[in-house]
Amino acid sequence: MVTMKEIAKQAGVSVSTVSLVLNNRDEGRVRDTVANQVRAIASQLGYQSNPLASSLRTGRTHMLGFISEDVATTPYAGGIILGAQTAARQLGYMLIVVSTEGPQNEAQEIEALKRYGTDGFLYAKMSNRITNVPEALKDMPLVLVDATDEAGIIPSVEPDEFHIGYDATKRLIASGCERIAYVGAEDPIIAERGRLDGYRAALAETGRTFDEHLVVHVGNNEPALDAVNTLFDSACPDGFFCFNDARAWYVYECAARRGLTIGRDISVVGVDNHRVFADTLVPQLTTVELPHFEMGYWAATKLVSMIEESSLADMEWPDTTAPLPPLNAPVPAAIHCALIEKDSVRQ
Amino acid sequence: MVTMKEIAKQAGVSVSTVSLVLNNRDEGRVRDTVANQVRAIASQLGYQSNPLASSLRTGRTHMLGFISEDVATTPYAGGIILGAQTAARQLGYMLIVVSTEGPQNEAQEIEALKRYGTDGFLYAKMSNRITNVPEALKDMPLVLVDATDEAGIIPSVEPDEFHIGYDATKRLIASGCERIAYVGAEDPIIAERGRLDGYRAALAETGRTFDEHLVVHVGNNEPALDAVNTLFDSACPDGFFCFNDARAWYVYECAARRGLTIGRDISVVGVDNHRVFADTLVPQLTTVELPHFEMGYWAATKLVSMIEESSLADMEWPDTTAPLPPLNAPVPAAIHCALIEKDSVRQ
DNA sequence: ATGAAAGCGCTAACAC
DNA sequence: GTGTTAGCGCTTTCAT
Repeated sequence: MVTMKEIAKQAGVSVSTVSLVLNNRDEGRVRDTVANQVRAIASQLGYQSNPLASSLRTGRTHMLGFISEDVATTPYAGGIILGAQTAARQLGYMLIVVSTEGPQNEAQEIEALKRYGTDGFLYAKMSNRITNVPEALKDMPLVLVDATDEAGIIPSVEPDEFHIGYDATKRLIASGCERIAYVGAEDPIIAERGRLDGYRAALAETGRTFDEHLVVHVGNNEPALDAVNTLFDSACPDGFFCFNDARAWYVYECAARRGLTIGRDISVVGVDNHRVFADTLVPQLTTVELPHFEMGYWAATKLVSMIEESSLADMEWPDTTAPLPPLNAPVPAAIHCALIEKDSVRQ
Repeated sequence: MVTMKEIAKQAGVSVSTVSLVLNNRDEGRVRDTVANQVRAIASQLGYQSNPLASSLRTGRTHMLGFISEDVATTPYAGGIILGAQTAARQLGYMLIVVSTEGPQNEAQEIEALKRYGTDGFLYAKMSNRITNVPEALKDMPLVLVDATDEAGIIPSVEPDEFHIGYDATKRLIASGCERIAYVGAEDPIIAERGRLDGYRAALAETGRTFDEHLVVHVGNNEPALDAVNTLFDSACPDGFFCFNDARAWYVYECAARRGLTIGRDISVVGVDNHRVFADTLVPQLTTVELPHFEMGYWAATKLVSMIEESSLADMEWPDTTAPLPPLNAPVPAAIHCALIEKDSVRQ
């Protein structure tokens, strides 16, 4: 492994000079000819800085911790992680993902990450739950991903549920549906509220009146199927906006029983859950994908900006209303939802 | 952050002594009374070693790299990662997971991990594919997970496909099935061969003759459904061993069309893919789960043993034939497959 | 049995 | 402008 010492020797200068040059702190401190020579030798030798060694002096490891208990269970975690990792890499950071099981294990893992000197933390809780943030994280740079803290004080990146509902409903309207149902979730989770509002807004905007008979809130269980069955019979919808693919599944099942074909007799839009449905089994099912990659990407970007205390002004922050532009990874065409960034009073 | 220096000061000894004691290298070198006092002060002060600082001297960071391109796309990745992380933590290591996209990105990520001084690598490729191991990994301690290298030289941990097929088929036999079909995969992937062999072995063992009309190899697509349809009509199976849940799905669909109920008229065992089927939608579907957690766990254990060059003799290596005992995480009851560890000539 | 000293690779004051 | 010096926290000879 090639060190600054070697470069210094070859260039006939001191290590300090090499350090200055390689950290781009040489403006007006090191002669250009010397600086260039150092750079030349460095690249020729294939010099790679040793981040661990510098961390000893600077107190910055350029490592970010990513904490979540859903990594092992949720397929989405991958998208968020990939986004966060992409941003981290671009900014010169290393992302360390840790999946936890229960509070005491979580504390232990955070402890371990702190020992390794991570500069800050991403704390993710899939599907935007209100979250008790672990004490051990509160004194560190911290950004929540797909989660909200009780007090609403910590910076977070969340999907814009309103736009998801709005967009999905508008699509159904655009495809000619007259009686659009909303098959929502049972629990009063954050997403539910926003999506319903978006659904109503889209209806209102196109001069339709909200009809509560077209709305059901179901769990992920047996009674759900009955409820959707009843919905079919009592309200005769021709379009369905479903909270997720699992809910969309019930619609599919009920339609099949009635000999209705999705995409011809009725239209269905679901928000992604287990994408396998839409991908392989029910290709007629349209999904609105949650911007997992983007959430991770922006959360990591925000975190680094906090760590480096650079002003947020020069961050290209995502437009909260417009569809996101593709970042560096390919973004599925179906993404039509935006991010909101609930900025906070810094503690 | 409390350092050895502080402990040394409080104990009235030198840092070297503290280092000796805290690394358990004090046998016959440090007086017991002193050693005990040092330990007492250390724990009282809540001393935590700084792994980065020691790495500077020892060249060991106690960090393991986990490389895979499937993290973002496959739900299984989580299980493997969790297993690897659990083992790493127990052995005093930190797991750094990196998901890659394409070979050049992969090389870049490996490069980054090396700069951070990872002691060794886990290289995962879900569903046991034959793999070209990146050059950059070949000079490092390396264990493959759910993958095999072309030359069969690198240590790997893979599911025992034979036992999966054998076990699944035996279950169908035990539940009274007479005509057991195998709905396999189309591609000649490693798993396919082993599972088919297991299927045949189970049949042979119970005095049944192998009937090739009961076997189909299908993709994950439209024609698959037709093939399974034909299988139903031509061979009249009463039991199905399916390569994965997606294949099991076709069976479910065909059964539904014929008014057959799974669990009563026919029996189905699938190997897990998208577990959602068995969990929520088709509860009658029995799944054999792949030992993702265990694979990650043992792979990390093996890797550490290589890094520390401890003899493999004193490792509790898993029995390759018996069902795995539960490790530290809860293991689903459905696990009935074993791990094989293809040990290799060290380069 | 213990401590002094050197050094891992790098950064940061401070001389000159 | 550049080199010298000191030191981050820890390990490791090598004296004593």
